[in-house]
Amino acid sequence: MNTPPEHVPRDHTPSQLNAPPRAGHVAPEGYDPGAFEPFAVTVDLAVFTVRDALLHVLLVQRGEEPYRGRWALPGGFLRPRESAEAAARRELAEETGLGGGTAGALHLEQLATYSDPGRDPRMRVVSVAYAALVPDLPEPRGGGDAARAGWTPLAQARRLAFDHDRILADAHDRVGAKLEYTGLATAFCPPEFTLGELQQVYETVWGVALDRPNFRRKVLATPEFVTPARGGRRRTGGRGKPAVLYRAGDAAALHPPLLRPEGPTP
Amino acid sequence: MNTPPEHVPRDHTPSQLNAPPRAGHVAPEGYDPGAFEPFAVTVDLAVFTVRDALLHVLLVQRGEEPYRGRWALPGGFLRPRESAEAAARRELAEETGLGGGTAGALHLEQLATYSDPGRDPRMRVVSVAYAALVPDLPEPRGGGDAARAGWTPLAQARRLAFDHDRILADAHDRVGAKLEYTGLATAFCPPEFTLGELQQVYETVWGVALDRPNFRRKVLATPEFVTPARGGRRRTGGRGKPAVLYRAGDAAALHPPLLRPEGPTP
DNA sequence: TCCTTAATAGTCACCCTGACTATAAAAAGG
DNA sequence: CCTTTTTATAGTCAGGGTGACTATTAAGGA
Repeated sequence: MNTPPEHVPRDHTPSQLNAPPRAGHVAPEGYDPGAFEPFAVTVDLAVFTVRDALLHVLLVQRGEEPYRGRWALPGGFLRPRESAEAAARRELAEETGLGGGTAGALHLEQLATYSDPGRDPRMRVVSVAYAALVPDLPEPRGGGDAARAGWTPLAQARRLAFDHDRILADAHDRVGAKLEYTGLATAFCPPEFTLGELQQVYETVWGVALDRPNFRRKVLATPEFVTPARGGRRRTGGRGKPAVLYRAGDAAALHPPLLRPEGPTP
Repeated sequence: MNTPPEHVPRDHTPSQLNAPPRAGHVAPEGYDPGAFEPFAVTVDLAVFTVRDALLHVLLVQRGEEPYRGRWALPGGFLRPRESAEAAARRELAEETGLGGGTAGALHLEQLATYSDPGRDPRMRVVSVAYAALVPDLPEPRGGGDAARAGWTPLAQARRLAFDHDRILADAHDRVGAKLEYTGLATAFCPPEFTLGELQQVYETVWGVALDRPNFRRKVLATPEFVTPARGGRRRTGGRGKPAVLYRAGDAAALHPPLLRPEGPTP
């Protein structure tokens, strides 16, 4: 039923096999023609958002074997003339239902590439993983076919298909670390946001509570991290003093960094 | 002469084409069979070492077109049942001439994956880049065939083949950043080293001078960063008071980090 | 022995940070 | 309208890490 297809036999593509070995790539002793074995290349996306003070990740439910019915990270194959980042952006637009223009502006970060043989039981697949941070919460359209898609609290995103548990864990680690020394947190926020909302991002991703006055002092002291929005203030749902609105600044790196409390995450 | 081989036509590998689409991968509207187009996958290595207070990188000279005669990062194709990290470690052992056992212990870090179509004029190649940090300076054997290999000061590693200039720049950035918040710098040092040698690593990679007493205070205050070696002291070539020897500790992350002076690297 | 060189020890002020406390501003309830 | 509640914002204070320096120790060479 689902025997993994054999790798393409060598003689299927003579023109490719006759191509000179690539790159500086001093042919190692015992140069192996099988080195040209073709691989399938995919992208996998860990799309995060903050909702209800909980970190959510976008998952899709598989409609076919293997792992039928299991949840998985969205993703797909690279097209022949498409870079991995372009593929990731295309998939992101497709899965979230956001327009290409909107999706093109989202923060996308390449995480790592997963290449263990056997990570896909059917064939040799090398996957480039990306993390994406999106602000608001447009409930995703189901992708158009049988598979479902939806935001899942990170704590409930368990037992995913393939090696996606590990990819997701790596993605979470990376995002948490990047919040410390980059202005990335603003990517989780809408164009105009309050410092309370920004603090919520940190607290949600790190899973710790931060002191509000100290957080505000630190953020405002970092040049170009946030800039006041002309809009003024926003009432955060009703009661209380409305908070001033800010916009993301130009600071890519935070100096000094905004370190999370406690020790490392062992 | 060197026309890039055509991509494998679709009907060459029907078994592969009939395989169900992988992963969560809701088939996008207009699912494209060409998505299964095979890619070649390689690894490229940026192998760094510190020599004579200068950061050096291992380069190999290309013996064939394209880019014949140009310098390039070492690397090579993934074998059919080999992960990217295994391939990188194998290439590292081959290019440096180190034994597999030694090379297996070296620090290897996955950097990023480069997948622009056209990055290799001949065919579609996706390359997983790794950075490696090696301590001493075994002059590499030439790889066994026509191509030469050797350590090159980073400043002179210009106009490399393919997109290796960019890969090398990314690698340097990443290594510099990782020195700040990890104990990675010890990977550049031999098993036993002095604090002066460790400081030399930071100064060389960052290109800045550090205050020696402050550096020593910081390093020794960080738990598990370095531990005293039983050996005692080493005379650093002759004159002066011999320095105490240390070994790398177990600290993976530095808390708080050892931030480099000045602002970010714009 | 004196001088040079390099490692190590120690000092001091500043700034960042964590932990708090106090005030201001708006909405809800009586 | 006044009070209460809630949340944003301002201010205080002590401790610790850091940058900039100075002093001491320990070796080799003239």
